[in-house]
Amino acid sequence: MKKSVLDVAKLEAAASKLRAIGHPMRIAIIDMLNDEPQMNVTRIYKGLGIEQASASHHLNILKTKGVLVSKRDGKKILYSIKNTALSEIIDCINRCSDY
Amino acid sequence: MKKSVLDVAKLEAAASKLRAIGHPMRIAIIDMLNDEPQMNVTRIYKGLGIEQASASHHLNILKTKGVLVSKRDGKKILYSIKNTALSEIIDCINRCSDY
DNA sequence: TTTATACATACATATATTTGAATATACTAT
DNA sequence: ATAGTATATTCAAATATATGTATGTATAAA
Repeated sequence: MKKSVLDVAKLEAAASKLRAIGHPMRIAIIDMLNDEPQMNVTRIYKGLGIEQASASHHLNILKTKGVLVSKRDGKKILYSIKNTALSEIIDCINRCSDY
Repeated sequence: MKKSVLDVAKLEAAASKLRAIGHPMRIAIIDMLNDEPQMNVTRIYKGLGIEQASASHHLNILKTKGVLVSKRDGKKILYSIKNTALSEIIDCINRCSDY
């Protein structure tokens, strides 16, 4: 079950997703969505105290890289975490970051 | 066991570590070290087909962010993964990246 | 102490990412 | 149709990251 062949495309995909998560604001977004599984953009950018455009940008990155999904609800767009494996990663990182 | 308070320092630390891993070459390095737990710089940069300075740079990032450790062995410097949790993360990412 | 080897560092350039301000689009209600 | 609200996009400036070339440092062997 071990792939020693270095598949460039896979490496890029994995790196890309890691970089997507690897930003304080984006981790904060994921964290918020861990507590409250669906949030709209306004709630998120006000909760984080950042510009709306900035939040939109980060949300787009997380969505593009497959971390979040979104669906429209009237005027609002609701974002949520695409899969739970992500939370596991965050937990794992948090456990590891005490070194 | 859930911390909903957003600790900026922790977020930065986690993000920083994720970004450290979030580079194809650096994932490749971790991958190599998964197969062979201790490698010197020459072996790594020749194995990856990159410049020595570039490998040294990536290794330094991984070391600084607490992902790898190094120890001298004569003329060589041996690098190894600092803890196994990282491999778990990589595995996890690999599992998740098929979306 | 000289020479060769292994690695690290410094620097410049190229490229990518982040941010805010302004603008555009989508939807709702009137 | 118009106005207001929610979100996305565009653009430019600031900052961060990556890469190659050159140079520096540490160790080993002669």
